[in-house]
Amino acid sequence: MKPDLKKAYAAQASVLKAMAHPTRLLILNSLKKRETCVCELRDLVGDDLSTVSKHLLVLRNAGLVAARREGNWLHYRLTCPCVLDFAACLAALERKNV
Amino acid sequence: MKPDLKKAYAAQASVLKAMAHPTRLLILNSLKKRETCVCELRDLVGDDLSTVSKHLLVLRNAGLVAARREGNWLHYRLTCPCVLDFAACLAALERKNV
DNA sequence: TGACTATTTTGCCAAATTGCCAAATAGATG
DNA sequence: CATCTATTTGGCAATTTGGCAAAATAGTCA
Repeated sequence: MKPDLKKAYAAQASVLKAMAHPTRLLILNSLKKRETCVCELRDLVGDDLSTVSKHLLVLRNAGLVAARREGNWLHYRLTCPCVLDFAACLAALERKNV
Repeated sequence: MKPDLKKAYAAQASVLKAMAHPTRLLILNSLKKRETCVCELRDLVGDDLSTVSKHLLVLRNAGLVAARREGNWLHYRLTCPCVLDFAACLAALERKNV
């Protein structure tokens, strides 16, 4: 395999990997509607706050979300809402496999 | 979080997880062109044959590929080529983040 | 300054993933 | 049957991930 091709696939894989967690998908879909602060996401997710924060770090490192500070609150938002268009295809795939 | 919603995200996440590996993305993209036997994929990937086989198992379990036997050869093919349409969005995201 | 709130970081541990090698399996062919 | 080829499976070590709890940080407000 050509090294530049390998690098391209590795970059794509790292984004997919960041998305490949139920909690992070929930967060992404929630952010699709509107930007949200961490504590609100914790209520939605139900995990420990530090756990939610780690998931957000993963999403930030992948470039999928960004934060905006307003006083004590950090408001997270999707940077590229198109990543969720993929969900339709996945849902179709799942219906097919049932 | 509602349990049925949680289940839906878990299912989506498992498909994303199956895709979230450079070698498996390479395999998927290669299969987009035509169905291919395992030994040919090993030459493309460059890993041990057993490693390639395990990657194919992951893709099969996710319902992304299926195999057709012809003599000794197993020909793998994509079950849902649409999963790769997503690559365009990811590539756009990466250009944005450079 | 100190107290308070929102969030992140660190440490820890169990569980999952990855990739190689060796052994096992499935089908073809003599 | 034995043998050959294509592929899968099992076992193992190294690495990564996920989640909680405690400590640290960042900003607000009195």
